[in-house]
Amino acid sequence: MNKPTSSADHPELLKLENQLCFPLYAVSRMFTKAYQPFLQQMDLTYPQYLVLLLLWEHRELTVKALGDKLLLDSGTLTPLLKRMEQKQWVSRRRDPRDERSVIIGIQPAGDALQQQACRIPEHLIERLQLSVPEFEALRQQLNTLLTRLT
Amino acid sequence: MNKPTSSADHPELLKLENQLCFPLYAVSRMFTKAYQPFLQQMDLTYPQYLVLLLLWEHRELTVKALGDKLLLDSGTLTPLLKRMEQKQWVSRRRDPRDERSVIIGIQPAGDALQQQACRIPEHLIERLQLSVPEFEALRQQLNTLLTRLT
DNA sequence: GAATGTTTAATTGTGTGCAATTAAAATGTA
DNA sequence: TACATTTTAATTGCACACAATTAAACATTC
Repeated sequence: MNKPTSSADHPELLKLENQLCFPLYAVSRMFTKAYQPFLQQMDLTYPQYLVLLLLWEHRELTVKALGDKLLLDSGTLTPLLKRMEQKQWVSRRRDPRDERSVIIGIQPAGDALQQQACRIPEHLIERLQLSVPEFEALRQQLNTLLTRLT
Repeated sequence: MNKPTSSADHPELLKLENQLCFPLYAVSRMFTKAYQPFLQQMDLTYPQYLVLLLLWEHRELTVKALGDKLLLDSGTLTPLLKRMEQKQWVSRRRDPRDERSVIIGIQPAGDALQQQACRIPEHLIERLQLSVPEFEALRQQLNTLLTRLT
């Protein structure tokens, strides 16, 4: 009974091609790569871009709020935000009303990046060749999964 | 004309919630986290699990072939495979017919992990609460995107 | 068959991700 | 007020990812 598993009795479920996890993992990374040429021009990384998307909209957010929205913890965000602070894109300061919290604010140099960034989504949509209904359907399915997984 | 962008003229396309990239990025990471409790029991990481999925099926693959299938380069794979070699899950040797290539082979200890791993997909499918048609539709859409992005 | 170009891994350096721990601040409770 | 609990960031350590470079082996061309 210790005979090694042959391809004959290899469960179909364990084949890479039948998994949902792999295309998800791979598409996510390829997506990030598709952003690269645009982000590189702005000296931005992909997660840093996500932080800016939130700060362009909300102007100020605590590290906790950023983490809740991006599903990232301080172990990831703290060093990332320190790098963004060094480049003068964001400010970091303690909340005087709750010294535990650190408030991240958008800075002028960070705001300036929006002019270039606003072109990115159209480039990506073109690259993906997805119709609007396809795009919406996929987005909703992923958001449903996200809800179930969090 | 240097007035900072207000939320009023903030393009809808630049909101995190309207992006496809973010749910993809987040779901992918949450998926990996959902595998964690099972993989942890086997002392496996998620990309190592993907390597094993391929080796259980193909028994031997070059680093190049693994990289082609997983869309990962040697900068990621070489150290990962060295760690797997240390744990006796895989073997690494040069191809005598082409000394540039390194052949990765599954070892008995790596094969043994399949007994536990074969339970993982069912656990995950249950966790996702996806019907078979939903599962298939999503998988196909992601594979289509993967093709367009590579 | 030497020169040139291509392919393949390995290496280096930077930036995430994330589990686990630490420490400070705030909150709840006796 | 004292004490325990909870919340929030920061820190530490490890494992990816990936761009860029290096070096060896192979292939091509003349």
